[in-house]
Amino acid sequence: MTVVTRFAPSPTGPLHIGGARTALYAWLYAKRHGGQFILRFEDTDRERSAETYARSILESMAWLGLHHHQGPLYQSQRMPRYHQVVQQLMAAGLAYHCYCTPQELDEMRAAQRQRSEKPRYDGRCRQRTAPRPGVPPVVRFRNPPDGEVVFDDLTKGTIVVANTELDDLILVRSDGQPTYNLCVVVDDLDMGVTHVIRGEDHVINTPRQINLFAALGAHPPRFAHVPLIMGADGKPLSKRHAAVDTLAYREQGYLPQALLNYLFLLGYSVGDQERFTLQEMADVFDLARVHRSSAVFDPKKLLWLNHQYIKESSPDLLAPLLLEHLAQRGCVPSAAPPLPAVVSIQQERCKTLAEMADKSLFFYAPPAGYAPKATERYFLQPHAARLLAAMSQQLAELGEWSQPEIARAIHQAATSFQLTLADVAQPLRLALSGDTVSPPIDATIYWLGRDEALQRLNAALVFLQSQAGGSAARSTAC
RNA sequence: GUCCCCAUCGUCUAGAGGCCUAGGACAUCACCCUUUCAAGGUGGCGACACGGGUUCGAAUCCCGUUGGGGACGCCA
Repeated sequence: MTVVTRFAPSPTGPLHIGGARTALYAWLYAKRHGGQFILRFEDTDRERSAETYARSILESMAWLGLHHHQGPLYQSQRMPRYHQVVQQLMAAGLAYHCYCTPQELDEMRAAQRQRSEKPRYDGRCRQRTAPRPGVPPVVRFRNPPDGEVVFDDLTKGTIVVANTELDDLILVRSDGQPTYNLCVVVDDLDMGVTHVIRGEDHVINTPRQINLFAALGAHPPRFAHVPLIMGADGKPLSKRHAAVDTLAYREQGYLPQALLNYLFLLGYSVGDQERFTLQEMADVFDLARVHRSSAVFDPKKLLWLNHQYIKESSPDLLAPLLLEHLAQRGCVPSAAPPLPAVVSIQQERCKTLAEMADKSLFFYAPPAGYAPKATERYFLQPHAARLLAAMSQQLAELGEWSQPEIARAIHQAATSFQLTLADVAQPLRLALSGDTVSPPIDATIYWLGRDEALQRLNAALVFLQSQAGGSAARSTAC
């Protein structure tokens, strides 16, 4: 039997990070067993579904690299089939018209709650034969009145639910639109889905769907329900805790491999192994080993993982991604240094590509100003101007423009000025980048290039001169 | 409230009755390295929710309590 799994989001929002994990697990299971992975949009709620969300979900899946073999399928395009099934159920007496109004149902539930009962449809229209004038009916499924539904959830184990706990679910709305519970069953059946892997919020739907499969004379697929993802406070993950839109992670400079790796670990483990490629995940994936309890989303560990991937990725691979993030910041590198070179000296110190872009902007644009505190500490020193001037001259006269030669010049300056290396490097950083944080100063100078480095040093010297006059002027003014 | 599910460091987890003085990772703290920031290295802090059983022996099996989550829609 060929394994067929599916991911079936409703396009009522972007791809939630929890949905992404469910999709990953479904994808892995198919991959593991050489099966098929279907992407299907459950867009039966015409009010809330939107094409833009479907596109966003598609983009998320593509970014993650979770490619589907079939689809994307849209339930909204399968209406005739659903109505055909409803006809069949009606004819067999397995479904019936219900004329209760929403208001009546509300009252019924309120009364049930008052009696400490579980609110559910009491089946009052089950025996009705005559229509109720002026009230468009819904179609309800005639759920078995007694007995119990038992199913082996592939991750949660055996689950038993009494039929008395299940009410007659609505198959078709009063406006003629079929509902989720009908469509999933028909689709999973028609599409030959063998393994339904979905969020835990669907466990209670499962026995009802199993009854529906039975009514249709079909064997249900196997089910596996994966726990939900929580925020730091133990509440379901929401925008309050972290970004929940998958694409937001791309914008923030995360690598899909890192996100996938993190999501995989959030509910699955293989001994002490922390790092997995998609292939490695697929090789070990087993639904029975998916954890049964929900996990808390920890942005810090995701960040750490992302950093690991950034550190180990090839600069050539990261360069185009860095380019995008630079472009978003209005920076379009035209001259040196080459992007891969920037990546190679930044990847060790940047946890995201966004951070890398922020910290690399100075390579392509001279500082617009100098950090005030750093200025005070490193520029407003008696020797600052002499030091910068000396460095400027040394660099200008350097025979070979290489990192070791530049380093040598810096060491010489430290010796002749009787300064520590840090006291030479910091003013240089400030002059070149506008602040005191950069990759190693020799590498920074080297990749900036001789002309650019000299220009910036000279600009800093001009600034120092203006400060000398300016601060005196200010002190008299105050 | 009713039904279903779950329970090891702050977080993700290892753990299938003796290998557990409970292991790893993130975070955190200290130190080392150091040209800033990082990275790296070394070490520290830190958990079996509680109560009963079963057993020679329980983090591991059973029951209960507590706590958490899910569901209870003409949403999916």
